[in-house]
Amino acid sequence: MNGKCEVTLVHPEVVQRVESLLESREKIYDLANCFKAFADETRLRIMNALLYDTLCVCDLAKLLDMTQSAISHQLQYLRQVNFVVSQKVGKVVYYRLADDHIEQIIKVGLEHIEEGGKYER
Amino acid sequence: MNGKCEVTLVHPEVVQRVESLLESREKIYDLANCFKAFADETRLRIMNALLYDTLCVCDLAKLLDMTQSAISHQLQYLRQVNFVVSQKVGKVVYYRLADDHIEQIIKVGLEHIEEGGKYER
DNA sequence: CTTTTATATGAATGAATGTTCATATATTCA
DNA sequence: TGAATATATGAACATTCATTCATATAAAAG
Repeated sequence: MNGKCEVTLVHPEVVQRVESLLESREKIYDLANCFKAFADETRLRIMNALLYDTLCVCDLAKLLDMTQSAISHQLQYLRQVNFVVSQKVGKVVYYRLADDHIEQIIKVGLEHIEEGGKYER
Repeated sequence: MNGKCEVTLVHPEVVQRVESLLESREKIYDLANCFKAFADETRLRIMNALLYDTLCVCDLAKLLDMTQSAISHQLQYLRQVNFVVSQKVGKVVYYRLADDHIEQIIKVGLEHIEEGGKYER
């Protein structure tokens, strides 16, 4: 038993019922994109910082001890998934979190790992 | 202004205050690992299915129309981050979600994209 | 005990992705 | 206008990662 769809042992009733409940592929795709924003240390650190204040690119670079370029690239990424919004004041661009789903998701994630949900092996 | 730490415009008070509030690097690392589990379509589809029932590897392969091998690899991944637990019954291995943080996180993610938080540009 | 079946797993491969480097843009200040 | 500064961005490079393929393990059935 190996190749795609050459599956022999299935529980047809269960499979059929679950199938009708699944989210659409498109929504799953969008969801994966959404979670990719959280799946990187640098982006998480940026969001973590923005939980507490609005910050400019330089502030973030200083805070994370990383180059302006690296921070800026990640901020563009976070802007594309609508996790941050920016406001330009003169030369300086200030970033803040776009909504509080970010805080919620980070909080639940922390709960999970604090209850032993860490990577193992 | 370019290289690491050659930052000139910073808001020192703000940076210092935020710095004291940040999660530890270790926790951020664990958190990123945790979210990586959600950052892939296949794993999301698996978790989506397991929201509704306990399923064996064959069920999942059928449901997602993917090879047994691909599903199995991802299930091992999900087991390492403690997102699923398995139970062997004869030759068959049944998988279910380990806790309800997974459901919570998926729910908040869906809320985000349904409120316009999709990828843009 | 041999065959079949369900699952696991190591290695290889191709695709996706984060950082760096160089440079572009835009705004302030002299 | 010209120099300095804050940020953005494209290309290159290195790394990470998901799937495939081949094969191993383990349980059931004949």
